[in-house]
Amino acid sequence: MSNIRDVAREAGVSVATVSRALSAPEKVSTKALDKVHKAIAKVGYRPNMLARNFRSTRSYAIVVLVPDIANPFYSGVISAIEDRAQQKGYAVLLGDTRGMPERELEYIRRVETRLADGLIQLRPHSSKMHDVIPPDLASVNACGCEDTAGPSIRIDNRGAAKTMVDYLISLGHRRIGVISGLTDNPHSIDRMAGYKESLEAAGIPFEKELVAEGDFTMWSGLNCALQFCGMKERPTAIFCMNDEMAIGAIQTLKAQGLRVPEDISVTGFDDIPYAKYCDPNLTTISQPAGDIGKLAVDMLVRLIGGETLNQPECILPSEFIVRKSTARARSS
Amino acid sequence: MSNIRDVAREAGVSVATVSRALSAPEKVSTKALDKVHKAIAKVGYRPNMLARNFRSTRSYAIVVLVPDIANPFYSGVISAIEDRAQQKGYAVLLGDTRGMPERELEYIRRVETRLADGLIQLRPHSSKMHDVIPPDLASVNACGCEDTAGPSIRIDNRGAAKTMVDYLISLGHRRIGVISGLTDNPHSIDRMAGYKESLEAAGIPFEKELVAEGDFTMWSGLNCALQFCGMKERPTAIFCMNDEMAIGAIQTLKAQGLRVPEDISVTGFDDIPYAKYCDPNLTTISQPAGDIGKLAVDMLVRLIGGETLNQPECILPSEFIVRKSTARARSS
DNA sequence: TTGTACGCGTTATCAA
DNA sequence: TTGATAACGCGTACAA
Repeated sequence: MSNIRDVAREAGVSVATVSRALSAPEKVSTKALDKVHKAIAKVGYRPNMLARNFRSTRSYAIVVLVPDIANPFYSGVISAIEDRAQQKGYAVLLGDTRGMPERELEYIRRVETRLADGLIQLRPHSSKMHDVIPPDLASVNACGCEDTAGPSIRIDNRGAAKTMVDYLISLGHRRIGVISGLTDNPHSIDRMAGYKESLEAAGIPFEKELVAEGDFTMWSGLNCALQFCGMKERPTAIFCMNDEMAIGAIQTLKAQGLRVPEDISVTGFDDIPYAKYCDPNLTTISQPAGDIGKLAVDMLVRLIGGETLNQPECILPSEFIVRKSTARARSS
Repeated sequence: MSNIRDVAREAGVSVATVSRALSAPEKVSTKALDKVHKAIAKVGYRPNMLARNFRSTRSYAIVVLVPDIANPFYSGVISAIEDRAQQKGYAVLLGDTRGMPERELEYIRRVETRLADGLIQLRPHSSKMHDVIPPDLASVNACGCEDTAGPSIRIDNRGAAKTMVDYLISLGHRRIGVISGLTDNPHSIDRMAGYKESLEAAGIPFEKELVAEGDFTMWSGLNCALQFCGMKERPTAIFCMNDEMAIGAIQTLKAQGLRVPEDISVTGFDDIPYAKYCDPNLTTISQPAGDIGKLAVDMLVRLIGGETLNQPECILPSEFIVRKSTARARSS
């Protein structure tokens, strides 16, 4: 492989001139520029970015830590991150942690050892977990919760959940089941708070047996719904903490001979692409995945550049979308 | 940031000893090893991988080129790639091309400039397109077709499609519509060949008007199905070239008041997670996403190591899965 | 077993 | 505008 010296020799100039021709062409005479370009073409030179990065002590890469890339909401955010990062000259290192803390650590180590300049987390992160990340490490949480420490982007999960449950109550539902994510998951906590607030505002007592704990997978939605089907006094609506669990739940309900939404309403959260196409279309909360990803990159790049963020916690608007999976409670 | 020299000074040994202590501990006396470890802890040393990679002229990163990471089939493969790559000490650079050739080129350049050691393509690639990739570049196509040049992994798309259409014919269907991907897409070509083979074997003439061209998105499935609904003589079954288009098509059919599968059968391809949970569950072809990803990494790593593959074209088995979206043709 | 010294490809500094 | 040369942090002959 040819290096910058080969080009310099071929062009009859110094290596410094070649280097300048590439990174600051305006500082080189037209004649020299021309010679350099010809020489580059002739010897088939490609700058060694490894050396360039080494020299500049920057890798121009960012790690994206994601619990599960197969989750369509996350992959939507990642897509936006990749797009923006590419624009800004950064590569995206994919860190699919599968929820394993040791893998997370491996990736954090990658930025400590300079293989990446910063880190975007796509996992809700409460302040307690934050200790793992060294304070001087450039890092942004793109799926924050109310308790997230450090720079973060999030929606108002509590408010959105309240809006959703308020809506169900306005449809006449009083007995509203919840399919939650893991109960110690910060998103679950925020959304549960919204659920409780809504009930309280309507004067409906909170009942523990109406809460089923899932883990944000379709499979868990399937099982949790089964739990409700077995109850003597079934809920007339189910508030699911994400779309995948809602889709799984609907599957179970149908299998049990229940009609959605005529017999029971179901709501989701995230507005993944399937929410619009499943049967019935899901009433859900739309998260601005594209904006989240874009903003995360912008914030991180500033952090990498040594800036301090004037607005370290960004709360983006979410959208309440009514589709076909919800209906008036049957007057019983 | 402390470097290897700081550690050496602190430990009272030479930099060479520190270097050895990290990469070849067996060549260092226990005493020296101990001193080095203490010094590392004391000064908070982290080896600079940028420098290490530069020295070794390896980036220990691979680029994964994917047309659309939000497609669940692709994200499944990527997940497996990431897992295997991590095991083998490689990082995954995400290259979401969104079908734009210039972005693809940017990523190919990344490996030419040493920022990555090799390339995995998740796009069907016919031999014509192969020219773009320099022949000396380590590259594996993980979504190959019959026409793919160079190392590749694929399933027998033609055979799988034939199996599926054979099945529909065995159910009594004679008028079978196709929702294809873009017609110049190599996967579309292979799967269409299987469709035609099956018809021919059954003595059913091929009819051009039974083919609708989509682009592998749900949205296109939606529209293509509409096309069939408007026909005077509707097909009794639709063979979709992926699950997403099948899900979109089913949505349209239901909206038109048709029952699936009682009035019309629909089949998919890929077996994405939703195929099992949509209504009705999809009869489809399961691609071994995990094995594909794993094998792709293994092959690429060998290629990077300078080996020549004894088996450059791997054809993995696919699985035919019957669910609820297909039924006997109504005796008309 | 340990240490010295050089080279990897690039950019930045400085002098011409 | 150009060129010579010193870094950058690490690995590794080679010598001790």
